[in-house]
Amino acid sequence: MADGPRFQPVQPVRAYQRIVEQVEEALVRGELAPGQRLPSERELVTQFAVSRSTVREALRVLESNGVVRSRPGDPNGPEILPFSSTALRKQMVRLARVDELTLAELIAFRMIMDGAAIQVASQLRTPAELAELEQTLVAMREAIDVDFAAFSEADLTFHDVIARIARNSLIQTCNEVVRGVVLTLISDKIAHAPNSRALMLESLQHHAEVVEAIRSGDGHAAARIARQNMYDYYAGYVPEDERDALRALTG
Amino acid sequence: MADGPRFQPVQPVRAYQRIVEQVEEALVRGELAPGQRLPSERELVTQFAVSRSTVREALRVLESNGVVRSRPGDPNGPEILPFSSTALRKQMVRLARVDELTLAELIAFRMIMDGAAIQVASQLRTPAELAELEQTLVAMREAIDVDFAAFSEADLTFHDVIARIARNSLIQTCNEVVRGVVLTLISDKIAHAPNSRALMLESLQHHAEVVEAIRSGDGHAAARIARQNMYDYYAGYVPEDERDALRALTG
DNA sequence: CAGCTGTGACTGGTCCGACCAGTGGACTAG
DNA sequence: CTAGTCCACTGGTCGGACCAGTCACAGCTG
Repeated sequence: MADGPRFQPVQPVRAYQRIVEQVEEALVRGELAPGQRLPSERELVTQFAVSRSTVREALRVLESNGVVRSRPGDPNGPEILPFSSTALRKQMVRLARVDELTLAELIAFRMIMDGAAIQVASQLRTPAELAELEQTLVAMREAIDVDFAAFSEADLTFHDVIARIARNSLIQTCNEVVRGVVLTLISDKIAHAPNSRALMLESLQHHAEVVEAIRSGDGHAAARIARQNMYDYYAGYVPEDERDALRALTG
Repeated sequence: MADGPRFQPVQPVRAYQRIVEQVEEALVRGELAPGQRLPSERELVTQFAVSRSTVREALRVLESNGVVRSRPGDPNGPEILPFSSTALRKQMVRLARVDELTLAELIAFRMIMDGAAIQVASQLRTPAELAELEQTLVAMREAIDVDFAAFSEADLTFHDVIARIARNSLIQTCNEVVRGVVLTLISDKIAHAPNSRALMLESLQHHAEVVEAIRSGDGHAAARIARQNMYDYYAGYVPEDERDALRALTG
């Protein structure tokens, strides 16, 4: 065979796919912003010069990806949604379900991200931000008397504040997603634990230690404490032979 | 108003949605496995007792989520796909683009993930894995003589091996995604740099130092070196006032 | 005048029937 | 036994139809 150009296999591009691409490109170019509306399906039919079936298939894909939302009867047409991590979380849950993602991996991820965020936060935090962080501790304490869901909510706020102080929304989103996945996997075990209240109190204590380390400005200590706490909190749910990777992070 | 049961707002469930749910549930229950085939669209029409449009909308959603793939003319019907991270990556890229992530955030993320992966890897690695890692260094060296794209490819392999040694595919996926985003932002600057070859050689040297630290089993040192190297490599592209968060990670 | 109401022009959700360009297996001719 | 043809069937796309719901607005009522 002669040495020729290396051809790429060509797969047919469906019409609905090109519609999806056009809408997503308009989004990244800023021509479409959340809150704005798409034309109605019948209007899109004329603009894209395809049938309504094709337009609808494109809209279903966009809807499944959390880009738009269609409501019957809405004269304004489909709505462009603000970014939400639900679609991302859905994919990650799927990844976890297929069991290519173990609980240990998820928790390792959280130990890494949260520890790093705390390390950065302890060096960048302003006095006002430190006060805000301490305020979230108060909220967590009060939530314990409500129920586990409220406590979980307050805990989420704590980690959000940490990520914001660390000036990194990527960490914030990733943590939120992974945290959600972990909770869907084991939240029932925690919520139904007979010592649920004790667990919450202990978790609160751990968070307080982290805040204390952040106040003193010792980033490494704060990160180490945070990782150790998370290990203590979750290790019981991880199979023994998968804990090595987690322990490698606590040192 | 009397105290009654707390009702939830009810949103209409579309027919195509219930089809998607049924297929996904069959997947998690193991009744459907990758490689198997779904009945043809017209057969699904009779099984679900809906129209073909509805079936097709469901298939488009499943296809967009990476669950199945339809090929025209295939008498076996849509194929159940093995899990792939492409759908996950798609969502993350969307996050990166829509949330206006700064280069500093992305690089911070890489410093964190890569450093942690290296730290774990240096404690879990087997001799065989260490040898494999050293082999990737050789591949990187050879790729320098080809072009930047080849070097970039070899570099990607290096970090993939690291993540695999760390027993964490989530880190692997995240790193791959973020790395891709970073490269789309500044790869042209690097590739067009007059000292492109010198940069690659320096990068290779840095990777060799990391491998040396992994060989000696000093996880903290390996992680610190890796983060410092990445900072040196990328800091020039980051605005001065955003480097604080990165420096907080090198300490 | 203000407020309610009924109407009608829309919306999206679903269904049906049709046509096309492909695919792949069976069947036939060599 | 092989090579070629053929055909049933696939998914992709189209156009039209009907339904239930929503919303804006005109018109009526007070």
